[in-house]
Amino acid sequence: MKLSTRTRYGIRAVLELAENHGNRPLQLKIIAQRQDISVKYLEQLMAILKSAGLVRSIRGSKGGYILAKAPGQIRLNEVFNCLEGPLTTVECLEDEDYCARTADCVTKQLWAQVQYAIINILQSITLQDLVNRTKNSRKPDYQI
Amino acid sequence: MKLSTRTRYGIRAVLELAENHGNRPLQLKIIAQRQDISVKYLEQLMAILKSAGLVRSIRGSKGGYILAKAPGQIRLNEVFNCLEGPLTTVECLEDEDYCARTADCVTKQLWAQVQYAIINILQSITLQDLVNRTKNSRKPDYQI
DNA sequence: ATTATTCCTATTACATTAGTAGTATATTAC
DNA sequence: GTAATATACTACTAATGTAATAGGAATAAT
Repeated sequence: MKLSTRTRYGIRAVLELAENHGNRPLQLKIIAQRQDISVKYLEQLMAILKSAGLVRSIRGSKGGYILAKAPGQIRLNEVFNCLEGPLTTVECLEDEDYCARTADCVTKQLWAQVQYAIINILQSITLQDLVNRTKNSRKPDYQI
Repeated sequence: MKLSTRTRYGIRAVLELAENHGNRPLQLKIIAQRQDISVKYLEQLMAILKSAGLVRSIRGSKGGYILAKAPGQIRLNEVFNCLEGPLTTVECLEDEDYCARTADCVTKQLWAQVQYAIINILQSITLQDLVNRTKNSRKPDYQI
């Protein structure tokens, strides 16, 4: 139950874009430097985010990436879903016919509960929220 | 972010033991039949659970497995931890030196929040709770 | 002894992840 | 219109982890 680097890197990259919001496009080269990720790998992650409609690319010289929406309009579960894949802790939550026990399966209900809790957190946080947290990181505005 | 079969099978197996609590040891053969898991694979899972002190084994004829504690005394996070590995969504939550950003890393705080939510749910549920849920599965005693 | 069961170790097939590499294409600057 | 700068696309590879399968050893009951 570890996060893939895809997701971790991806969120960090998108966070860079959020901090850059309103300015000129940000190049992968810059993100790669700041976040210590290879440009080539970042390209692939951005391709995923782009096809999901979360970021926009500007090609050519002075090009780069920008967010497709304002940071306050992008919820973390959107980013998470397209990088980590749809958060399906167990198959049977998606596919009713996956197993015969499905009707009264108590473990299924359990995993649904866990999954819901995760989605709930990610849905409640926007990129803007994360940017704000960064700004006053000495004095966090939330409570774990 | 999928659960391993290790964890899914393991929880189902342990749940069988919970339902059998108070009776004679339950054989893997039986669990395997009921849960449609190979005996050989179950053996490995039980070895993990055994070394974690969650179950006890009785060897030889009429042997089998029993829970090491009453079902009400075993919380799901105990089972989960030893099967899925310690729930570490990201390395830096365990290892402070893992990355230089650790001090004011906002994504780290995010993953900590997610991790805590999961652990919190698993900690609040015992095997006995699951057994009870099974009994009145037509009319669940909880709300997702 | 025979049978039933767990115990231990090795092996295998497969999928995924994380990353590298090379070339093509678009845009800007001069 | 050429050079420089970026993204776009596709293929490949190495390492890792997962989900088993297999064979035989040890132990206990009858």
